[in-house]
Amino acid sequence: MQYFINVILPIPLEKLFTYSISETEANYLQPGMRVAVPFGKSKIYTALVNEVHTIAPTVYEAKEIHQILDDYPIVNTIQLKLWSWLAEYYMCSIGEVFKTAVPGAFLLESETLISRNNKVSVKEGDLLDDEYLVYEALQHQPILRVHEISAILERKNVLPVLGRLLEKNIIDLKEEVFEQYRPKMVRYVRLGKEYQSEASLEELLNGLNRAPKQSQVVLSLFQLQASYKKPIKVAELEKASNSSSAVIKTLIDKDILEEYFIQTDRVVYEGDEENADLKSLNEFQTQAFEDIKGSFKGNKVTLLHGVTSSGKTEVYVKLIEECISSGRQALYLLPEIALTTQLIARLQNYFGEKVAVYHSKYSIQERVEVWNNVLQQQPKAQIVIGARSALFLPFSKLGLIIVDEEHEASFKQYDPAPRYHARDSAIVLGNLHESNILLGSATPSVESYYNVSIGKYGYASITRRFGNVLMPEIELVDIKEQTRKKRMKGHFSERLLEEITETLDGGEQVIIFQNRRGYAPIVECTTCGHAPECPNCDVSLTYHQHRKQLRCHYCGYHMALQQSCLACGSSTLDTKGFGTEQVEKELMELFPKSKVGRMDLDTTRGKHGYEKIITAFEEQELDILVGTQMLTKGLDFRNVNLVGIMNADSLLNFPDFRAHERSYQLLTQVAGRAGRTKKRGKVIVQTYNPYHEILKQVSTQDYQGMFQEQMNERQQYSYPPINRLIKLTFKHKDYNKLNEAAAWFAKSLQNIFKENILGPEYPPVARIRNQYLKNVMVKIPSEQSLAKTKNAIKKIENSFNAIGQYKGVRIIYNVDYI
DNA sequence: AAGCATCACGTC
DNA sequence: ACGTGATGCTTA
Repeated sequence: MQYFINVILPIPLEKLFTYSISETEANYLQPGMRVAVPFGKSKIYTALVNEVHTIAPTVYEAKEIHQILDDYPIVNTIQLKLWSWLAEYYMCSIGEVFKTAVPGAFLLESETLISRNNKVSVKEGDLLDDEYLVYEALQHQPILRVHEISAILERKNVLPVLGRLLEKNIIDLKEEVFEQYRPKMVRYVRLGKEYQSEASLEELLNGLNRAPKQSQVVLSLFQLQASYKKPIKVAELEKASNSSSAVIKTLIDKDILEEYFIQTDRVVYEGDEENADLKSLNEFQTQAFEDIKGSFKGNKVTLLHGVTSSGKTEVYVKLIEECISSGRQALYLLPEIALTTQLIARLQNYFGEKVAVYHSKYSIQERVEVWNNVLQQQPKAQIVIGARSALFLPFSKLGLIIVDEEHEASFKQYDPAPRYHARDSAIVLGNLHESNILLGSATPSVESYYNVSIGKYGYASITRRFGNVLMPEIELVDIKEQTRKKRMKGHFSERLLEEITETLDGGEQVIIFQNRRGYAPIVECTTCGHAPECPNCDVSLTYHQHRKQLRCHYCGYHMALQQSCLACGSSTLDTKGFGTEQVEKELMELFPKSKVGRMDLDTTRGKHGYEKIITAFEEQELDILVGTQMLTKGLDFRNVNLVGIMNADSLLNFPDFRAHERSYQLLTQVAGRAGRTKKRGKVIVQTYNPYHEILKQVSTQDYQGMFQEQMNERQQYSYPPINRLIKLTFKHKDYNKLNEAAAWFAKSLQNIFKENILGPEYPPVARIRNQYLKNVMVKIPSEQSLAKTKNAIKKIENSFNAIGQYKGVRIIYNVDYI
């Protein structure tokens, strides 16, 4: 009997690949285990076993696997089901899902190793200079890697040299895979065996009387051991004895100390031993809690609609508590930027070390540890709090999934595939586990609220802020009028400045929101009108003052700011529009005595980027914080009493059918940062159009009104949530080829779907990184089958790929485009 | 996706 | 004739 496995490879190919295995391997291998397999001419990839079987492929000879990488499945069957659903629904390959789903460290890649072939004697004179260098290096080191050879030869492409050496039989090549995950080993020390008794210790100390540092170390170690009965880390000893690692090393070399290693978790909870008791719920929270539980009884996904600062987290905590006490796991999903230390610390206070955290700022090593803890159902991973990728952890018995800030667009992955929505995928995952699902938001997405309105989702709400603090008072300021009367100072209206002054005088803090980073999005010559543009993308370059640079926000291209116009040489350059940098600068000039901070992509890079700024603001080292939409997500500042929105119009005028919904959500969320604890907060919204319906709805907190109006509009133009939407993006560096290809595809779609095809149209930025872009929208009416529609699209794609002149045009599918 | 073969084009 | 970059094809 011959045995085979079908495996998933982490590449964008539709099919599974078949490899042959021995009978022993067949008895050992299970779906969900990793194997290393040869793929292509030389590479070895990490593949995931999908099925073990005995059906030999007919049209090719299956290769043998290279090696088995796991002792047990690292992916369970529920996950594999979720992956298939994701691949099918979001129109991508299962390999792409595999690649996104597992921590990077699980995907090993092979590396070419170069060694000396000793069977042939070498005449050194026959070798070229670079060949000789490699030959000589191999005399000192028996095995070299390709990048080491690159370093020796001081160039990148070393393959020709290696090819020649291989031909002359001087070297051998071998492919090897390496496990990327290394358990973290911590170094500990203890006294050497001979010195365990007190007498010998005394003798030892006498012997060291001419080495005061060393005897200090020995004494300290002795004290540490006496006081704490636990293994002593080298680092601890170094600190306690106030000595250097060199001194400790000498003692280890002399066998006076003995070093040893213990494997430790990278992710540890360092909190207070006793957990804080959960604050008891107020009457509104209790009502919501009961409503949610009632709704769960009917197995319904439930939406918790609670105004900002209403204490939704406490309700979540109660639900999580019930879930884990019934022995099941709980998953708490949040948008990346809302995963702050504030919130994690709060949960750890309640649940201690039962909480595991999982998001993109974790290193790949840390992610492997969380993965393994969840897989082995460790007590320290009963509750997982994470960003959208936490959805892919190997849960075996989820009882509750919470998707907080459910309306957030960042739950949808934009690039690369799978372009999945974490909220919707979480619902599918929850159904696979038969788990409860709770969506939470102060400003629910129109989609979710619609699902409530048709009875598909259950509903619970909290309409009061915690502690009965009033909702902030929202004031709209007409800056058109103010500009006309020349009453503006920079970009600030008199009203906003008055309020800032008053708030600062009262010892309270201010948040200023401007949804654009940099200093100014356009630098323009006032003489000829020329504005520098990105050479790779169709956008003007944004001026960043602190680095005196012009930068492209799409491809990262940057150049120094020119003193004079590049087109006409005139030195009359001016800026148009404004970003956070400019707001910050103006504030510094207007309020010289106050400390101003800025929070945007430019100031929050790095692992602890936003941590620092948030902490500084929290501890009131800053009086005013200027920022982009990063400010809106679940931050809880106690002392903020004023929120200023510099320009609401840039949000409202965005060319997208969701612009109004989004503006409502963003403005309401930013406003929610004001007055969270004691007195009523104030929000000033500057706009050119104070009569805009959305602004009225925001200021009167009329969610219902917003929802109704949006529903009417979307019904009229056949947009979601009533219809579905698939966006097709065509991409190519040749402008004409792209246009023809997109037009052909759109025509083929129109033949089937008629008026439900929009485009092709250029997106607002029609070229990015030298690739031209064009979009086609497919609207799918509620009664039309989604699966059939996708099949039709795939069919058209097949015909499309057969047309020679369209070769190389890439198609990107975005299902449920946001 | 990525290695590799193939082809067109340019240089010595 | 040979090196180089773009393009297309295959992967089990």
